[in-house]
Amino acid sequence: MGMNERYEPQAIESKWQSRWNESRLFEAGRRKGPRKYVLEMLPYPSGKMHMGHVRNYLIGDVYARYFAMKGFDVLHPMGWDAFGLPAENAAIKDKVHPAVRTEENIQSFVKELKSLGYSYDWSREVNTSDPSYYRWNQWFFIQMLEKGIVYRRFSKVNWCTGCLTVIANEQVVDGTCERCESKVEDKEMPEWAFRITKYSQALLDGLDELKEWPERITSMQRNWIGRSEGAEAVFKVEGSGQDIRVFTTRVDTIFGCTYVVLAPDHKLVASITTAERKAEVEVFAAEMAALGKEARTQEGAEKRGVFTGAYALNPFTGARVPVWLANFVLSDYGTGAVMSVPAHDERDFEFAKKYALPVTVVIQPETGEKLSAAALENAFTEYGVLENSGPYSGMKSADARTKMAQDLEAKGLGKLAITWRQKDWGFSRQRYWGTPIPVVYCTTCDPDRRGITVPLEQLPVKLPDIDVSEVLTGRGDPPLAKVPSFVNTTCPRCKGPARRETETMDTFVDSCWYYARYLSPKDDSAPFSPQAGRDWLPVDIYVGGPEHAVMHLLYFRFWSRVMKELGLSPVDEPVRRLITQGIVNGPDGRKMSKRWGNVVQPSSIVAKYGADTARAYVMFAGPPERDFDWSDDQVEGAHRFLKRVWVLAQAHEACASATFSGTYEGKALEIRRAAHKCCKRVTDAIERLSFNTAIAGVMEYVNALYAFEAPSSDAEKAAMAEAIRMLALLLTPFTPHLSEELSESYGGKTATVDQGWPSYDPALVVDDVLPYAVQVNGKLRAEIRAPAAAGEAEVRAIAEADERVKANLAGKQLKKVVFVPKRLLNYVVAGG
RNA sequence: GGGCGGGUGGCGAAACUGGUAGACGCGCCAGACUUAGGAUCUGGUUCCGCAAGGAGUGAGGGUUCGAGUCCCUCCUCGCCCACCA
Repeated sequence: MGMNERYEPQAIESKWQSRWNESRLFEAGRRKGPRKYVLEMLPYPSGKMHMGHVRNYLIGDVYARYFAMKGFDVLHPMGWDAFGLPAENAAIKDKVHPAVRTEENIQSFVKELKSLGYSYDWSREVNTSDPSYYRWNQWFFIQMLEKGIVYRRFSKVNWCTGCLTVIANEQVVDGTCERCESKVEDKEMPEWAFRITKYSQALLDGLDELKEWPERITSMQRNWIGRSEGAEAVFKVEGSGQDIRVFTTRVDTIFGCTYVVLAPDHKLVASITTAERKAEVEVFAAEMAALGKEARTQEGAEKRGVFTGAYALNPFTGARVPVWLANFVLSDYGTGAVMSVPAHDERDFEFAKKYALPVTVVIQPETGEKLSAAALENAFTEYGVLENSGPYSGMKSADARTKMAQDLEAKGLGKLAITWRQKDWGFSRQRYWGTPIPVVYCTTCDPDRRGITVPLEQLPVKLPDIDVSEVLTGRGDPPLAKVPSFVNTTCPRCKGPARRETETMDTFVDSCWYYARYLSPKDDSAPFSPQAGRDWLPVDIYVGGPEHAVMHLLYFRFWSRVMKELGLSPVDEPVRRLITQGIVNGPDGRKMSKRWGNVVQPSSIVAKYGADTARAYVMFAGPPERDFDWSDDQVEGAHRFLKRVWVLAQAHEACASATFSGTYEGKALEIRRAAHKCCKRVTDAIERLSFNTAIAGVMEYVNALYAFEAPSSDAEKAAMAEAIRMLALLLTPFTPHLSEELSESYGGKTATVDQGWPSYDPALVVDDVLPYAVQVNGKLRAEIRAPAAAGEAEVRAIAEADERVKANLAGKQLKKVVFVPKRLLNYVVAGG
């Protein structure tokens, strides 16, 4: 055996990678301990892996290896979020089939992942664009349709008048299409949606259980779900029998309502507008529709509105207030109508000033300050005490809110109401590269076009092969509608001619349940085995970017509940502990991007320094959750450290066969102490997610081992050999290849992950003599050393013998002494 | 505007529950070995000061024997959301 003169990472890394591969070292089920499921967000296989991926997977990999060493049966899988827009857009541009491009990218990803030595169980690889995967999306769709969780609705979409197709919000720039610069309009189109709002409360409540999720993620979800408690109130439209329902969180201000505003596309607009106002209202509504929701509700946009000519009646006072339309009121939040109280709402105030609408103060601050409508320069939006509010005058806002809502309900003119910011999830896309929605339309059996689901035994509905240049044009009908062999089918009911649904599913569907598919990736009777679900779920550690805080991470929590209802999964919450890693920026502190020319390719680092250096550097650079800027110098430093480890191990290789069974003392004992202290430090650091300090601990340890002269006695040799073996094991999660090489040359017979995580002897990690800080009035005046077992009296005696302490206490009156065992002594004195 | 994070040497960062601020690494300085070294090893390195000593964790206040850590006010950077009624 024997270690080479020089540290040559490329040679040892490929050697160990193939050994791990051949021995199937990382396949789940190999170890018999309790289970641990470590997962990283599956990547969308774009061109090349970037540093963000490297870091993401390293965090998972460190844990996977650590837990494996601790004897857990670890599941650590990897797969591909292979459907999606970029591949389809690239296809439109380059005429390469998305499947081809995606497959190339996957190959390149696999190669890079393997070169970094990640401990994946490749036997469970999942590809979401494979029919054996997406057939289960279709299966879920059908189950959920039957349970009423999937439904069809009409919804506004961005319609490009040039491409004659639906485009995404991001593609709309200033109301025009990013690609062809034609006008984009709102258009009502049918779409499929998940009734995720049925789960809003459950998803909100579930957040309280997620104690091991970062606060900022749960708080973002809380915001996104956006529960708001308030009241609904009915304003009857004068002389029309129509009701305007408004939602408000501040029903306590209702006596100050001086007008009511509807969204421009509110369904009552046409029926309540008076004849003389009709022309103007129609122009306004049409203009708003043409502008699109994005543009018209942009922050900072001027408030604009138009009077409908209609009047509505305040449910409490019967007061007659005008009904307006305004650009800033949204038809899909609350009831699409608001009561305006300019004295107590910023937007209403601004609007009222512009259109000279009256302002009535009905809340006075509790500070005693007196507001008057005439003198008001800004809306007073805080809680206070009611006035000019009939029987409620004198009540506090909080109390009035409840009481007034109850009274509305009693009168049949409203109720307590809860509104959610979260909307149902529209998931159909007019795209090719996604899961086909398993529905057919038959004019005979289904004249209303509600859709007939494809029978389960006919799944999967596969994506047809296509001529890319004809089908993927980015314009006109949805791509699948251009493929007659796909569209034309037979009705499952009447066997007559029928047409298939040509829309595909949002790719967020794919990532809703992939983690469960890893449990039984080849199962063709179910999405996954419920038994495996009971064995492995929930995922113990999930690692990914915080950019998924509210889409993916909310959708898959929703899906998890659905899977539980379907009897597939035992858990509500899919993930116990979530880790969100920070961004790796370029050396210039800017986001890595081709535009700035500051991209560092993982492959180039591996080629130059080896995977272990890349791994050590990325883990050492800072805490996982924080962003950091790439630093070539620090990479050099990490590499230097690994070379030092190599040289150290090589220098003492002769010790590998040493044995000793007596009592360690002197230098040999010091070596053992250093090893065991390091073990404790690294173990604690990994448990606290502090990988950078874990590595710092090993660095200190290596420095300490360098300081020991050549071991001469058997005891010293044996201690040194033990120390190097310890080093190899402690580094295994971070630099596994180097560790294997070290371990092997020191007599290791198995892979380091199979050697177990080292334990330390508690007796060896405590010192006999400890440093104490001696303070006078909180200022450090001396440092002394005292036996670990010493009590206050003994430490004081040592301290008071110190010249500096004596000098600082001389002539002062001692008031008190604070003694903190094992740390410090503080003399509190007066005078001088 | 709302929510959530940060702000500590020349730089990346440590300091787990209030207890010697700056571990570890980078950079820099000095020395050693060297034909040479941008290789390696050893030592030094918060700032001011020759020193004794003093100052110091974005700013200001407070609690405490003692505050980077807790409380209040403010400044600043980043991310997410945002005319949400």
